[in-house]
Amino acid sequence: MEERQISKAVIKRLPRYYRYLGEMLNNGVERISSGELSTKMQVTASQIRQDLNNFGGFGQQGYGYNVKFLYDEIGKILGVDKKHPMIIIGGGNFGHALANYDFEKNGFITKAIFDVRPSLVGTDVRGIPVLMMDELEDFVAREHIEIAVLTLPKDRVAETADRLVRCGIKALWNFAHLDLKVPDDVVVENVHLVDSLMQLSYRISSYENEHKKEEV
Amino acid sequence: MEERQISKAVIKRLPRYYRYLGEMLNNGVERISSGELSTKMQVTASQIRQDLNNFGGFGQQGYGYNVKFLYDEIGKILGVDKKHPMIIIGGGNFGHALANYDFEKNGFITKAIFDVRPSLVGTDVRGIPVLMMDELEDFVAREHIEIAVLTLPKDRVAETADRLVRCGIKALWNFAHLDLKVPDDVVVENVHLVDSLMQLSYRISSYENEHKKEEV
DNA sequence: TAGATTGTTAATCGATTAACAATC
DNA sequence: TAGATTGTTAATCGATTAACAATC
Repeated sequence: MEERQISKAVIKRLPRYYRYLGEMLNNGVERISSGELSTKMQVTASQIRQDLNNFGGFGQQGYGYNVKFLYDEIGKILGVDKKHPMIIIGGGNFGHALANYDFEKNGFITKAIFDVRPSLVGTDVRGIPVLMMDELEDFVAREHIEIAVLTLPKDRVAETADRLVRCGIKALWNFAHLDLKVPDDVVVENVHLVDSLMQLSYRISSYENEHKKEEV
Repeated sequence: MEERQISKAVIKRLPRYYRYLGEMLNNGVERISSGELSTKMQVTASQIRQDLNNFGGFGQQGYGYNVKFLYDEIGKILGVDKKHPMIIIGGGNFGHALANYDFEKNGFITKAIFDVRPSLVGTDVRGIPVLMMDELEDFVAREHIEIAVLTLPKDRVAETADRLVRCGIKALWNFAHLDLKVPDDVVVENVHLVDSLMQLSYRISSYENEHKKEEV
């Protein structure tokens, strides 16, 4: 049971490795050394080897890593080799945009969009039906939904999250600007756009401050 | 010039402090101690005090922190006390959704949406005009645009980023799944949704693996 | 075999937490 | 003044980088 806990920092880097390897694969690259990869990705070769060795020895001394093999292995680690049935809660602009996004190729399949507005009954996005919230419980159970994407108004998020948890949902991808409280066995991943924008703005100001003195 | 470099980890936490303080302010809370805040936010009081002291002594021994004062100070640090003129490049679903988002209250003012599709000429989102890409250079200069939001197809992002850099843009908020190469004086903040979703999926699998053995 | 490059241990660096003197 | 709580230094913990023996 006690596989040593992988640090968050490592997990965060995996999708980026996966992306770079995918591109190499497309370009017909067969093998890569940690050294070359480190140059491409602007990280240290040491870090790449350490990160990968958390999960097993994927390389070979004197050769490096086979791109296809490593790509697939990281895919398995990330779980993108499996299908993840998903629903979007909130049929507004953002929910719409996400429904149009091509997450399928990584295994994330959007099965429905849920909303409360009766005007949306019978509509669909790319064939993904918009359903009313009173169908939620049945649908989640029937379609074995794993992930719910929360793109609804802030004041309705908390109750909706609770409701989803009661349905047995495994994971919440939360776009609302608010920290959710859920049981330990439910995974929450936040996308706080405002936070991201604020970090951007901090970095603009801090860059300006650093360079103010130089232009006398 | 050499104000000691603030670590990325600290910057990442600031917007969250800002949000919690904003809520307290709305609820009429006047003062808060690092201890109380630590309970609310689920971080250590030590960390809060360390984080804040990177920027100055905002508190008072025996009293704690004045909520309004601290809120304003963090706002200044993040630069949300200033106006940041912004444009969105890409009038698709995502660009649309972002144009509808209420970033104004934090100082981020969307001035225009740019696209290449002639069918969008003359349209607008909440009064924000959709303009054609050939007007880009003039508009950025005239309106002193600081931030460009990149929500366009992957294959056109790199050239567009270059073009924006040549216009003298200060910051790119990049939603494309791709690492941008820009000069040192241009700030890039990435929102890689696919990466976020993959981390979510990793955590689902890893939770399942950890608990597999228990259900014999 | 010789050269290359991994896997892994050890050293360094940085971030978080604990402790406490300063002070309101 | 006594109590509370900060600001700040010191201790701990974890993550990154360097080094190198193992091995393909």
